[in-house]
Amino acid sequence: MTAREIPKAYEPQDIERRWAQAWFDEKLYRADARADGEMFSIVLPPPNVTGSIHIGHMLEHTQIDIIVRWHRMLGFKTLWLPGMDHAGIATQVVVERELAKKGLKREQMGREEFERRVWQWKAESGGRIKTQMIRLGVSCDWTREKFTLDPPLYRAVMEAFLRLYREGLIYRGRYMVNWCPRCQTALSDLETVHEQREGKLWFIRYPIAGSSETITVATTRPETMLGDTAVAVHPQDERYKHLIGKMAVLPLMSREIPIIADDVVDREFGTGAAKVTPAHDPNDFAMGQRHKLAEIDVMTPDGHMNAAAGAYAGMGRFAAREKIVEDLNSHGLLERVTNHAMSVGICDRCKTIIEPRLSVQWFCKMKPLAEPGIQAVQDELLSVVPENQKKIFLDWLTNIRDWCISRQLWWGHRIPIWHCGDCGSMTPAKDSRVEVVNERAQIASVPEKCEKCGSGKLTQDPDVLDTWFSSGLWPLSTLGWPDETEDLRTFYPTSLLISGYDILFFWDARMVMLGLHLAPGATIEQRIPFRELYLHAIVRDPHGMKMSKTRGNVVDPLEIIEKYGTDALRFALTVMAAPGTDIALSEERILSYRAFANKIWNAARFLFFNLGKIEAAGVTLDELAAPEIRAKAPYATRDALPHQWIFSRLAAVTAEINDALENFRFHEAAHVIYHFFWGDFCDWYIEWLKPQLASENREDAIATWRNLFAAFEYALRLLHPFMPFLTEELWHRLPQNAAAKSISLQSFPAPLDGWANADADRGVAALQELIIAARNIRAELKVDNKKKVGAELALKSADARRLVEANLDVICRLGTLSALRVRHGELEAGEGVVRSMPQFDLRIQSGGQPIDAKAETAKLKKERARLEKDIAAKQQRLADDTFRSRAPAEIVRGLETTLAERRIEYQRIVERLAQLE
RNA sequence: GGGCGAUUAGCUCAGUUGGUUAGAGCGCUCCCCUCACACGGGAGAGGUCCAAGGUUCAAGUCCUUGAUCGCCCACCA
Repeated sequence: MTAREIPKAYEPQDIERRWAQAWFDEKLYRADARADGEMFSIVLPPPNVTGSIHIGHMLEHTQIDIIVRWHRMLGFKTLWLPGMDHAGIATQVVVERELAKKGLKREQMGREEFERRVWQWKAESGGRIKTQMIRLGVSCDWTREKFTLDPPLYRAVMEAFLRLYREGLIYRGRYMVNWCPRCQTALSDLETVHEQREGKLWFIRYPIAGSSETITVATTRPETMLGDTAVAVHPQDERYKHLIGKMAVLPLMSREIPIIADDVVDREFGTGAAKVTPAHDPNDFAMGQRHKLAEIDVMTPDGHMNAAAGAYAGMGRFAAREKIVEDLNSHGLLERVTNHAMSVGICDRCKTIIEPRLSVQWFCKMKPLAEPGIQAVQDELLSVVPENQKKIFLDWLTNIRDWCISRQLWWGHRIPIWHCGDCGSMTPAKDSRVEVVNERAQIASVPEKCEKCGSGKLTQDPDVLDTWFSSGLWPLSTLGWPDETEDLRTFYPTSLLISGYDILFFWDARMVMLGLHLAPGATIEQRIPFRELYLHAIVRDPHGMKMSKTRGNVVDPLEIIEKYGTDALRFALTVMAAPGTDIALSEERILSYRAFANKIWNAARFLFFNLGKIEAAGVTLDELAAPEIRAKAPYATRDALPHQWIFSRLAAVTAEINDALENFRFHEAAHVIYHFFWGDFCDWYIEWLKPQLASENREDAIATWRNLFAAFEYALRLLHPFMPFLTEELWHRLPQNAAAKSISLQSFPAPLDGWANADADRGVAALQELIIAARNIRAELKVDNKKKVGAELALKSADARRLVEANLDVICRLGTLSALRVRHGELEAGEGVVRSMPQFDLRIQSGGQPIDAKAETAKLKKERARLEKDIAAKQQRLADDTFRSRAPAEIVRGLETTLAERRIEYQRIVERLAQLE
């Protein structure tokens, strides 16, 4: 009995904590590679170990969890593989900040000590994330949890690097890269974000050598002029043609630099003459290559001017800018300054303005890797949802550029290449084997001597790999690649990837390219890392702003969970997650789904409460919880209609949910189950059955109860992927499930043949319409809620008659009517308010309540006007021969019937109005 | 400079292939603490679907143009 004494309000906190822990402790979601059945596998986009999980993860995890629980219940051999990402630069930046608070710098403590600190951070952050995820109830297989720096994954990264290196797809070279002076590392193009900023354009006069003439160039970064090695003009530019080949004198440096002609110079921009700084601008670098210009780097890695900057050496780059402008001005070489909107490259991680910088880096050739990816997408071997993202994906793959994969960081996978101190050539590790030193993975096969000159003076390349290089291998590395493990054979390619569209290029595309290149298998189908890609929306704050720590608008999911419960938050996120549009999360929304959880809780409470009563009446729980309860419903009862109807609804709702989830239409699925539970099940089905639950007819009561329980249990399973905790808790309280392990291991419910019942659907719809009309009139007449009033009903068909006669009790009870006089055909004249419906005419007696004739008249007139307009429009439609000939017959017929009905309604309103006046 | 998305009720948003009276949640109005639930029940009000053209028998839905807002990509000094 205690199981049935349940609190009046649903308090999710303890229940959720308990189940979350139980699922974890029991390793409930461990996947068995050897199990039977079709496979469904998915990898978790590994959260960065930079801090903790935010609401965006929550959305992602909820969607994945819904899909995963659904598949598991559908009988798939299901694996959801979790893990975390070391997140190279992101984590390093966070830890550096932490250290800075204590006045510490990584340079002072050295590489080893710094790494130790980061590992410490990783332990805390990773632990926090795992705790959060467990609390969120994600049904992943924690026994397979992975981290990108785990030895086996480290090895996978080494293996991938070495293979690509040997194939010539990874190369090292001196190129212009995005350089963050704060992080002091190269960044990829993707890690450099561009911000539109109001800047200035400085027009600077460069004197022509041996002449009094000057040439004016325009620049947004005057400090780079110290490294100028040419001035460029367009070859066809008449203004400057005579200067081509002459020398200009670089102001402040007194260096002579050539005036060259190059097509890339835009005659329209500025003065049409450009200063050329090959060491500090990508365009200029390319130009420098073409014209064999010197490359003068005038800055240090941390963004200060270096010795090459002459008098400005040692100054910060922006201070130098100011000073240079000032000096130019005092020399009369500053022609003018204009405002200039421009896009500035920013370090994605620390928001410092990046500096294009010439440096030696490692790159990955992308064209050959992208091509199979393009083919996979074009041939639909990888399907992309939503569809419009496919084009974005293809465009990016098509216009791809080489990827700078080296980072001058300390946190990450060290590049397995050794440089010779004697001849300078490179020697790779012999193989990808990894050893563990101080609990940390590092490459094991250190080469002993230089491949080229045999020297023993080898030092390992100090750089680490871009963090996305290792994430790009995630589906492979987490399943054991390069070994052909059982997991890899069983679960690769994974079935699906769910990720945010904001990391489509960073991660999804890299996985596709690396997977297709490295995975075993002869065909694209065998090598593709996932067969389907669903890109979810981004969660924003209530004002539509992207959540970020710097904006201070991040929401901690655990806070919300403590307030409203995980299920409520999950459901809110699900309902709002229509594909394609971003989500603005507000607490009100979550509140209404907490109410939903509470509603279901109370429906259950009602069932349990009555269970006690029926037990007291001598019916045993065994009788109610008969094993066939799920298979045979609905049981025959005296009043069959509500049961036929609710099971028909269940059949429909199941199909709708399956269909919606099939197409990642999470919001639709959530809406369907919400309205079923609240509307159909609680408002109608339970209300309908209330008297029958205590029926004196024992057999009948038992059958009714069985149906109610079966429907409820079925609905709980339908709801489970969306609200796992609530459903788990209630499901266990059902007598027949007391000893079962988990609802999540049960089958996703499927309707039986014969449940769909159009007659029952139509019948209940008509009765609902009738009851609502009665309530409506009562409300209008302001009849006291408890007071029953008399009513008359005219039936328009034999069907209507049967329906009403069989359900008089329900109509009266739910419509709060004292008696219902039923007649066939027309309603007799009498006192009260009349409503017309397709099947019935209903009059509710005012029961002594004075009828507000004015209000009634106004309402009827409004209705009459609406009908007049509607009827006119329909008549016109039907009078149109082109409509009749071109529209499908069923549309025409439908319109005709509706028109006929409207006319009758209209007629009654006219009559009623005449009465009132 | 390209590309994409949004614009529907007071607010936040649904609306798959064009088809009869455009929906939800919250908010609002009225009546109810009726023995599952006030995180509740019942009834209601509220929309020229951004604008202008067009296609069609029929447009919130398709096409064109424009407006406003937002996002992504791109080496305009």
